[in-house]
Amino acid sequence: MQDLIKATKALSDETRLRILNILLERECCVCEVMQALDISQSRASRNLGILQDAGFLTAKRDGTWIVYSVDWQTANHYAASLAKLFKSSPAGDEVTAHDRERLKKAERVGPSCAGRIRTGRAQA
Amino acid sequence: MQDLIKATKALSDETRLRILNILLERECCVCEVMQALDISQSRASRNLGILQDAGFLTAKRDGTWIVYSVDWQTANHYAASLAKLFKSSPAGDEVTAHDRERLKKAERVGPSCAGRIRTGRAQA
DNA sequence: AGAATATATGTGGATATGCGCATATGCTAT
DNA sequence: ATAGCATATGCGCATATCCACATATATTCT
Repeated sequence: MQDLIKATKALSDETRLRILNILLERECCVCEVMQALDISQSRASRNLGILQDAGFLTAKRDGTWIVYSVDWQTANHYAASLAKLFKSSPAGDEVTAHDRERLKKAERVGPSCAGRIRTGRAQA
Repeated sequence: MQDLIKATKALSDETRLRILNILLERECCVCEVMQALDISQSRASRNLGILQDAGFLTAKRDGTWIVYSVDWQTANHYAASLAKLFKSSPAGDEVTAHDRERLKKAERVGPSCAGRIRTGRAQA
């Protein structure tokens, strides 16, 4: 039961659903997630960590980058089922569509390549 | 997306998973849920309401009782999918098994038929 | 109408969650 | 070793969640 609680709790958040949405398109490093969703670095990192802990994602290192992708071989079979469900009936949402659009332009350039990332209190 | 958030949030709680677990066995009124899970009246009622609001349950009145059951025709198709998923791969849990045992002895007698319901600060 | 029963809900308190900010860690290249 | 970039994490704050308790609402029966 705890596996299911962990998986559903991880998915019951808009930020994390948006992340899963773009990772179903393709694997991403943290800075690409930041760009696609237009969110801060700590927010991206933390929510990626939560999704990983719940069994949705795996992370691999590629140089300085950490690349996250959907883990279809996860130990938490509930997570795989939920990811599958979401993939098969995606949110026809405006937000997620916008995220996917920005994802196309996202590059593996890192968070300090600022100007394009809007932080909490606007950009300096 | 909001439907999915609502559905997963509703399921990401042990009490509500336990409720769904017994309602997958058979429909129940509030007092039967109290008995099966050994929880307080307000706790049972509130969590039933949350599950209903998320689209998992329907309620029908039967005299003084309100009878809840799993809504397979729900407008929130995510809820139906999740309920189906849970039904097809139930938690082999000790807690849920115990709940199902108590459910067999649960009767439509109401919360005031006390002594068997352990309230928060023990029974008077 | 009034009493009794079943369920819903307002309220307050303890705990959990999500975020930004600042900083720490880890890798790479010089 | 040092610098620079990418990511992770400690911390504090605002808000959300969950519960018990008390009370309100709705139905039935007399």
